[in-house]
Amino acid sequence: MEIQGLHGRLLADLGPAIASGEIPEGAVLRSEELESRYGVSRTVVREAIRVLEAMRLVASRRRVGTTVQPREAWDVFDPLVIRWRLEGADRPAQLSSLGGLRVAVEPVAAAMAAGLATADQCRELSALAVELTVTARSGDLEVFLGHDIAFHALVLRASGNEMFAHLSDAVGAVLTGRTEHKLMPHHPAPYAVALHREVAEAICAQDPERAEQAMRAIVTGALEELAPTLGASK
Amino acid sequence: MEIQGLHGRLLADLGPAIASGEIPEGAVLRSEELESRYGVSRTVVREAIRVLEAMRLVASRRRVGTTVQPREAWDVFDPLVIRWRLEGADRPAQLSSLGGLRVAVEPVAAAMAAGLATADQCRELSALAVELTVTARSGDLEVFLGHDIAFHALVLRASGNEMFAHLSDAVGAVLTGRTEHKLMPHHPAPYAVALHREVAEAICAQDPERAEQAMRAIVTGALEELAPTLGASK
DNA sequence: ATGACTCCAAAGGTATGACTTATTCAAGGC
DNA sequence: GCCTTGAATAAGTCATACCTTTGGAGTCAT
Repeated sequence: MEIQGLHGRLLADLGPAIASGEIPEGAVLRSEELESRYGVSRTVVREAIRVLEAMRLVASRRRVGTTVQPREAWDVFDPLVIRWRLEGADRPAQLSSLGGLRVAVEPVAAAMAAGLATADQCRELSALAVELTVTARSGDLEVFLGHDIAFHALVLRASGNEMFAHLSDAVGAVLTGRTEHKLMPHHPAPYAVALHREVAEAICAQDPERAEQAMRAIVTGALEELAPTLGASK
Repeated sequence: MEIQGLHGRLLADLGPAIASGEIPEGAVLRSEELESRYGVSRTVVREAIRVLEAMRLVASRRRVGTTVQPREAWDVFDPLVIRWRLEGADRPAQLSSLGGLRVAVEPVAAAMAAGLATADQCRELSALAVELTVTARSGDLEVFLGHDIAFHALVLRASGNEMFAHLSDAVGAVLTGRTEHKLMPHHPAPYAVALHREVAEAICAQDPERAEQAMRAIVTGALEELAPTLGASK
């Protein structure tokens, strides 16, 4: 997944630094400085900057340098930007935004999936629901997390909307973050697991209403769980 | 908005060609070929390719060249990718995806805005609703479109979710596309305009439920209007 | 024929020096 | 005080040389 080459290394260093606010808005990066700082050639520096520019993290102007753009300009849907922000000081804000996005997208995705899921997807979904139930009881959070991510990714994919499908990585990141940071209970709440079963059943039964309601309960629940750890939910 | 410099010109040429499928999946671009074809230097070609690579439109490997990636790999949320796809043969699929995204996001955004909109935003929203009503009657589609875009952008911004706010460009593109291509009636449907007023009122009255319902009616209506023009909605 | 090994050429990756162009800022002229 | 002009600066572009990886042709032994 990581980008290769020297420009990739630059990117992996500058990107998080900017996304976390370590390099603040308005700061100016000069090519020559970066060359000497990282001991690489202009070629490499320029390519890294082009990528950051495509993400709208920076903008370069002649005679001025490459300036870090304000947050509002950032391409907040870029997978790398999301990851970098999750790794840094912006983590709470990013989790909150993603939580809101989940609340919006996942219920609709579940409803659409109820009309479109193939028999195979349906089987897979049911199997994952069973696995969730089992691993929730056994308390193996690692494995539980894996199945949880797979479950949500499958629903998003089964929705038939390519843009929804592309959110699965971001959703995965949120779920991972919850298990890592937040004090997830040793045994996931039984009612949440039941809701996952409900979603799977409703989709397989081609019942959009029920699928949407159950999924909405899951994601709003997750968002509320998250709120306290984010400080001012305001 | 357009990217400057020679690498920008390359990008503006290659991007749409790939996004539209004119350059098909699996096609190989060799740097040297591009250099001579566009009469530019290695530097320029490489920088353009780095950007396309960041969008996951292409991937380059040594000894092999830069190969166009399958659609599923593309970063479908990248604003440029969205625009390029809208300009080309992928237009119907892109409009459909964006329509689905609107159905998911905008109602939730409206509900959130009902709790967060400032007095100023509320005034602006009401004013836009009035403008929509007036211009709908007068039949000035150009002006109507502008206000429509501003209205939806404002709701998204007022939701307080930065990711929602960043979707306003995409939503604007969908609305513009409808006015351009589809045979929009000379006078926008009065009921749709009424729904916009309803959304504005509900948000100003801090009534999330009503705002969400009204907005949902707007976006599902728009999606259904769109369906026939997309051929097989399947 | 089949498999494994070697080696070469092709294509991207990196480094570097020279030159071009736009833009800021300040000095100088009105 | 305001406008013009010019010089300094940093990004943008080009050409070239060289490095590194790797696919595939060719070879050889089984």
